[in-house]
Amino acid sequence: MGEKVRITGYDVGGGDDDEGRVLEWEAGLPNIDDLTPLSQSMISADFLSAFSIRPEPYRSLCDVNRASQNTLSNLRGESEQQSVNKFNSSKSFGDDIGDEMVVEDEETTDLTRDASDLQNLQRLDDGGDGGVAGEEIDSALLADDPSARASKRARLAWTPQLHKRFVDVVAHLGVKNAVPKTIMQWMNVEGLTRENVASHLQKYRLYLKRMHIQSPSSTQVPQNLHESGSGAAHGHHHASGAIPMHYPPQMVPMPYQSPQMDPNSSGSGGGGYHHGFESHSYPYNMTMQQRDWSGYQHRMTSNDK
DNA sequence: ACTCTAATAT
DNA sequence: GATATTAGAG
Repeated sequence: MGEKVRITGYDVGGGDDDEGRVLEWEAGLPNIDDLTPLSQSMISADFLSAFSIRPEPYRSLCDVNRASQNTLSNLRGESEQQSVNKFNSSKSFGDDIGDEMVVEDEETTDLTRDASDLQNLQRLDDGGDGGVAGEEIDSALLADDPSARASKRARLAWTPQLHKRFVDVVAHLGVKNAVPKTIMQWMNVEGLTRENVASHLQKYRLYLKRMHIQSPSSTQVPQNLHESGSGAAHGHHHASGAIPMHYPPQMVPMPYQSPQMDPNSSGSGGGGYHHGFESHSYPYNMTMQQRDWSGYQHRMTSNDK
């Protein structure tokens, strides 16, 4: 914990030619003592109050270290994928999506956990900001003792943001490719498991089924097809039926060392997320507030009459 | 090894 | 009620 964060401790496949320049650049960096510790707020207290800004949650040095490691991991991952990512320039996907994972905290409810919303935010969209990722989910997993691993994950809460992302991905993939594993990969949400997605997908499909069975005429089918932001960009479906979304799946963003799935073991089949151009386009593109689509259950269980 | 569906458990 | 987990078949 006492060790300093080494930003320069890795190389991005750099050539030996750049060595000198890197050293030069490194030499020009401010001394470690000149820098404001990341664990310390950069905004003064009165400034915060003047603008009624909530102070950032306290972060221990441990948190900071972990965050920077995540950043490095992300950077590394990106560099490995640059060949695939050439069209990744804009983040049209994550524009307004605050990826949020809320976890039911059971007994271990402590931390700086007031009722505020923006606590465990996880943004893997742009690995650029190196933001402090939500470290709450894994607290159980990589808890101090690595041997206490493999315990049960915290229950996943499908926040509207998360659901939005799910829907977007499903819409993009199209019916044919929208299977749990693929969806999970494209969502690229730290800590999200295939089971999580599968379970959610199952429910989502039931919802869609209901929407289709009901005669498209009457009924209160939310026809609001205007989507805020990137969402339901449909207009004209290509032959693929999948809505365009340049957002390649990021293999192993490695949030925390996920016990399963390491890039090597993906073996023969490997990634396997080719881009099949087919499938139909479903009205996957609906803006759904939780109510809009959780309401289907009532209709469902209580016999549509 | 994954997916799907339904049923059941937490 | 929302998610997770399991079973059983494909």
